[in-house]
Amino acid sequence: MLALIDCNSFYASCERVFQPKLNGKPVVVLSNNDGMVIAKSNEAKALGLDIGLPYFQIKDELKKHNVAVFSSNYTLYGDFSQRVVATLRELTSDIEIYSIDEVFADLKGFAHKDPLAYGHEMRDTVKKWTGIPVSVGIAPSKALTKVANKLAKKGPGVVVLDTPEKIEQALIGFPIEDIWGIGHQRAKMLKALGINTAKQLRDMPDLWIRKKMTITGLRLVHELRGIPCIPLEMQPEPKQQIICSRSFGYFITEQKDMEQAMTYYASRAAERMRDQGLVTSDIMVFFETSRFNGPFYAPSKVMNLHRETNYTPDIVSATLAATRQIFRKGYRYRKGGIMLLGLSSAKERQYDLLSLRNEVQQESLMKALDGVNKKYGANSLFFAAAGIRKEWQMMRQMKSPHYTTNWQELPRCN
DNA sequence: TCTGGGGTCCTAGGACCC
DNA sequence: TCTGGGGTCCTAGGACCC
Repeated sequence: MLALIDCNSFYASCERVFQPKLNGKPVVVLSNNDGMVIAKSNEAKALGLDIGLPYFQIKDELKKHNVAVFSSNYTLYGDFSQRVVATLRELTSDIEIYSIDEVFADLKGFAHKDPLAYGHEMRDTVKKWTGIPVSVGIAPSKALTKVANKLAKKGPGVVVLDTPEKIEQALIGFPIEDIWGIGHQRAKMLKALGINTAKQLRDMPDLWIRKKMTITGLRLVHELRGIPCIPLEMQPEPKQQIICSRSFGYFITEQKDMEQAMTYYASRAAERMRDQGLVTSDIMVFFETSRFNGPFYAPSKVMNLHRETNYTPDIVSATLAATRQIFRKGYRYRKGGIMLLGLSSAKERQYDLLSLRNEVQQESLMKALDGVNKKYGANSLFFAAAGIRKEWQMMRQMKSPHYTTNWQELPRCN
């Protein structure tokens, strides 16, 4: 049996821990530039407020209903998330951290316990130790724990689906669009074919599912039948890509400002990369004009750090070079960012570099080291594992006119 | 010049998740 | 005036090789 422990209205609950007077009151949390709603309490939901609504459109209504409004504070939510995980680890060691507010747990070591009672124990302990209310769904597969959890959120707090009868009963009335893995497009397609409930989907033939919904859909359907196909991942896999992007909050029209913004993203992404012990081979730089204002312009450039440059530059230099290449005067840019691709472990990469046999490669590596060293000082090459710490120092000390740790303090350009 | 199967690698794009 | 910021997996199609 598996359990899914999911925090209720997570961001709103975090804010409420410090302001208990908001319990029972509507609360919403806003995205980065206070752009839109990204979390809401049940009371806010009852007022018809939902995720995705632009703040400027509902500002007056929020005031009218006395809704508590918060700007997002990810540091706080991350901290609470860790506390919830730490609490659950006290109860069971086999867990997968699925998202900032969800944890899967393997209950196979607890077969002697009544699952319902154990679910309540988890729920009560988390609430007591962290102040965060959670719901618990218990079932044989991940997809079914998702179903159980959704039902638990409607009131009981804990729902156990451990017999074919209970599962059947749960799936009969379960709307297709609420299934984990069925999004907007699939729900539309299935409904058009007369499939409206989880039970109907579960009972479709394998070949049909495979054809209409690919292998992912087939896995999902098997999960609904109680056959686990999506394993618990207790050791997180290393990241395949790292993205750092933001909406600007105002329009960027000058290349200089774009370079400053991109420099900021590049250093943040590189910082995260180093924290995870990774190095990168490609950087994608992208920015776009407003998509809510007619057609939008979304240039992007992928730079391979070996192929496209004569030397291996640091992430910031490569980002700046790409930015200059795709920036177009005359556009009003609204959003931008960078993505690190082709990530691999710094350790492995170090062996790679040491084992370069090809003379041309070795020569270009030497040239790279030389070029970057002249520019930024010894060992600042980010790509060699040995240079990673140096690069970090370089970022701090760099006197580049494009470098700022807080580009958002830049004067508005229009 | 035409014919052909099969394999791998890469990329773009779609769909989904929180 | 003002509309989030992360991620993953899968497929199709093209290039290239034997």
